[in-house]
Amino acid sequence: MERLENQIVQLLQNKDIRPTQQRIEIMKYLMEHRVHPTADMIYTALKKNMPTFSKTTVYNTLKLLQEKGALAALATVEDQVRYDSNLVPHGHFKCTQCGTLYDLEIPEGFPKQTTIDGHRVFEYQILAKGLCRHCHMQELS
Amino acid sequence: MERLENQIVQLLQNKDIRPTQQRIEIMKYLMEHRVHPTADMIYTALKKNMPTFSKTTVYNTLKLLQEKGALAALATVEDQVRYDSNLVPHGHFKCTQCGTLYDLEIPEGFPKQTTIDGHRVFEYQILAKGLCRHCHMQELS
DNA sequence: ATCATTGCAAACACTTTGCATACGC
DNA sequence: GCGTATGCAAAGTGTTTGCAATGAT
Repeated sequence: MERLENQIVQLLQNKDIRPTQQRIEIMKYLMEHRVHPTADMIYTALKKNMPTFSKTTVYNTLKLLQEKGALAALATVEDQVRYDSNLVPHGHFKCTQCGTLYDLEIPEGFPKQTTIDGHRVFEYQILAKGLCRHCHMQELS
Repeated sequence: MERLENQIVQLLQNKDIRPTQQRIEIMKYLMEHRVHPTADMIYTALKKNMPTFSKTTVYNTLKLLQEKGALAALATVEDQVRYDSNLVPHGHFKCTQCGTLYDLEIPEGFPKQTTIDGHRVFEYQILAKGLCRHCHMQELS
């Protein structure tokens, strides 16, 4: 899609990021694969079509995109950092069985306050853990 | 405190964990240092009084204590896994400046529901990020 | 020509594994 | 005595760093 690539170029430029080929590809991958990939997933996928593509570039780029506010990094306990191009506030649900990381609506009634105990809060991350729909159904059968 | 050690022995036995010297010390350290230490912090601190104490034991023990439900592991993006002996549900606040990890009351109105989007939720982790009270005050002066 | 970006190789930091020794019931 | 726990050394992962080659303006 020409469309998406143009959007990405815009987005990067708006955030003062020079839109190089590699950066566009990484951003595009994240926007098209909303399963919160790890750096390694991105590398492995893109390497196929870009033979000289390097892991260093993935790490460099992810770091830059985070700093400039184009991406969010997600904390999960068990494994590596995961990345999310969806900047609309939302939570995550991690299935402890299959490892899938789902998006979650921010639960109704969640406070929007920006100060708690005197601390200034800029960002919330909500991580729920449990058994996902699919694994749960399998367990019953 | 004899008192605390006895409590720990009880706690471990209740969870089917053989209360060895090392396990008791690790648990004790976590209960007495509620700053969510990393495995390395625990190792470094306890090594002083236990010359043969090994990191492997720390990792083994933390893993066991988690599995048996005596400890919780916390996800934070920037650094290693941190551990918490406080099993009462609560959130955390991480200061992006000084790195301190504070406890947070679970905000009023946070949903207690155990099913979302068909997923069975067993556990919530809430991680707020921002500028803590102390760093904020420093910035003003 | 200059400065930023890329990518290889090597270093690093955290965690896990294999296995021999020591401990507890 | 037997099974578990411990601890050393080595291997494994994920990430970062140093630096030379390349690319863009």
